[in-house]
Amino acid sequence: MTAKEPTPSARKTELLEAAYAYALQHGLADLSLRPVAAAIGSSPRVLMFLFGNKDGLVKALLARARVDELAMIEPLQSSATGLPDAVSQVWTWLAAEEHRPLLRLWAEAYARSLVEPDGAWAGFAESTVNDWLAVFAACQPEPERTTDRGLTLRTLALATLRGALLDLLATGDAERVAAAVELQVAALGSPVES
Amino acid sequence: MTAKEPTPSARKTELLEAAYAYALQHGLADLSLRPVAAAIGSSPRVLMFLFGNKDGLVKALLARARVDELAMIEPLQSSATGLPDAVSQVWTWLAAEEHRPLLRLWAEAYARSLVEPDGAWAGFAESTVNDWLAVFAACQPEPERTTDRGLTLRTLALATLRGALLDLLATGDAERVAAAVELQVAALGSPVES
DNA sequence: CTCCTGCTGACACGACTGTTTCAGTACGAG
DNA sequence: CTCGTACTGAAACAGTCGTGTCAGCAGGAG
Repeated sequence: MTAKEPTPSARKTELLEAAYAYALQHGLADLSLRPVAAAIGSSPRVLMFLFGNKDGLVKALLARARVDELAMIEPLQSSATGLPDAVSQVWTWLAAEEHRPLLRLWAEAYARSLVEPDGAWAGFAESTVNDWLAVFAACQPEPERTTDRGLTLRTLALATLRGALLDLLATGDAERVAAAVELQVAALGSPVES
Repeated sequence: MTAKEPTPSARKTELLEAAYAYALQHGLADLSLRPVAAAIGSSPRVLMFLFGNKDGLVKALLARARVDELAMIEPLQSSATGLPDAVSQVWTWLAAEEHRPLLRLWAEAYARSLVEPDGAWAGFAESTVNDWLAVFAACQPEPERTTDRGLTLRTLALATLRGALLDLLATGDAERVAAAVELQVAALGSPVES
């Protein structure tokens, strides 16, 4: 589909990886070329040459973050035994301390794409919702998957995980939030009638 | 407690209100003094005089947004008949089209305070979590309110609403998200055992 | 050797940033 | 009237922003 760069040029991916590590620590909001270039041992000139302009760099960083995201959720499609199990597995990943910088970056990009629908952030929030809903759909058993109730169930699963993540990132209270997620997992296992 | 400004000076509140309306439309991320001053018929000089510096203005805007937030959830403490009812009432407010600018601003401030814990955004995310949890606690019946399970239930209620809000802001699919919230309301009404 | 492609350094341009300085004006209190 | 408080305008400060320009380097292909 989008065959803009068939061979991203070793140097480009190398610098992108370094810039990605920098963005994980400093955020994307007030990212500017000179500081990031200095931090990764490059220059604004080179970043412009490789990514076209700042928007190109930001887009590449967002795409790079999405790779990490997809690398986490895609294996679920075969390993999870059902929607409750998928939610449980995702939560253990979300709650891990080492993923917090990535998740903060994710939250930042998500919110920004809501406020500023144009530019480099365009469509980030919507695409990530669709990514997760599709994966959760793949985790549901066949009769349920295609029903309206199946759609509602995975929407609820996604909402709970996202909300719990926001809570965890803000308060760091892993125990309280984990208990809420576990309760939801149990409820998804034996749901009430609609 | 914080008696910094006993009489906020009519002119100050007037300009704050105008700047707040501007921020609702343009976001807080790349807010700068000259454009906002021009939009509200003022000057950077006056904003500096009244709010000290840019951080003071942003803090004032965040506090102003929080007033709107509290004005919505506080009445629940007396009107809601229980946690499920509270969730249901909050959702109808969150889902209203006219509140979307405020909620986008809220999401932006929340994410920003996660990435940049210092500065004007400091503590926004955490305080809003605590605000809501306290209100939901006040909506719970007495035996449940003080138990660990009560805390878990309102944490789950909050997470679901926040996650559903994120979904709605990104996709605009009010039907699908509303169905998920309603399912959660029903589940909170007849919850499974822990 | 030459040429060409990928990458890089140094520097300057105009625009914009938050903030400061110096100057006021309007107005109620005494 | 005089004074002090609240507010405002014009201009400039030093700094950073993204970007463009002109040059030059390495190294493989012919």
